[in-house]
Amino acid sequence: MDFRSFDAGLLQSRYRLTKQRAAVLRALGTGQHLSAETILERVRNEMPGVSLGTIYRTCDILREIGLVQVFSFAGSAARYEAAREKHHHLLCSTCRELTDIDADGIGDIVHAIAAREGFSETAFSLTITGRCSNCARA
Amino acid sequence: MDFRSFDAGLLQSRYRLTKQRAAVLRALGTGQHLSAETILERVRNEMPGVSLGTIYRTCDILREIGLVQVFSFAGSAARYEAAREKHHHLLCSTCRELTDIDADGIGDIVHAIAAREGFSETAFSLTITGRCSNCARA
DNA sequence: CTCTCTGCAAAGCATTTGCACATTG
DNA sequence: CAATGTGCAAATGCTTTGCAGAGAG
Repeated sequence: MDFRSFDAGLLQSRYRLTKQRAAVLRALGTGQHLSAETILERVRNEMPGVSLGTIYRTCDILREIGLVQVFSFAGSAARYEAAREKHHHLLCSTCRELTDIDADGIGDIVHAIAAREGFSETAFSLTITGRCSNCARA
Repeated sequence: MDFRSFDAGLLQSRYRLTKQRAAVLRALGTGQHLSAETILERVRNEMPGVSLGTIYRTCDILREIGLVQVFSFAGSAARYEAAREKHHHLLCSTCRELTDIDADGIGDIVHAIAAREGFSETAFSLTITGRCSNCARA
């Protein structure tokens, strides 16, 4: 994870680079699919007293800037992660487990689509829905 | 939209095909990106007295069976739509507008990935995040 | 007839927000 | 120092759930 580019992203934006925001960025480097609560725990390890509201506010800013991707599922807490190029999922509709996968080869197609639509792409994500091998067995 | 296959999907499952569920299926044929509230309105046009709880319960069943796809965004209501093969989005990180796009050509890659992972695929969706032409201009 | 579904209304929780104070650039 | 960001706690609103009666198969 390249934190300098993270910080740079914030600095280039209209937002300030505060201690709390830097800590959130660092926390996002420690795992994937993190809930706001989990991020809070990790941030508080190095900076007690940070509030959950700040985590949400920061994550939303990072999402807006394009540094973070958010995955929301009705009825459960949203998951945040640092935007990575290869970032795709299998989602089991039975047990709701989320598994990371590689999806090399679609990048070119995606860039072409974005260009065609006049859309300034910062990331893309592919989600394949169905039943995982475990649930299919049942 | 093929309602017979919708109904058949329910009948094949362990769930009963009730008036309310059929009405939800029909409502889902009338538009895209529908919130639970919108589905409720449309269902009530033909069947007053249906409750919002039933809409949620039904949509979750349909999601589990694979007839419906759900798009959730933190802080706002989930959007439901009938599962279609071509069902992909541009998501603007500034104004949060969701635009449908075609993404022909990734289907084969997706099938190959699912097969490789032993995953029983029912649908897939591609979301490209960035800034729409409107927001990029600002 | 039995098991499942529905409406209602209340509960649960993730997320947002207002405000006074602290911090950044 | 002027503008933004933060902590706290309360408010918001989407979604879920318990229950008693209704309906499907």
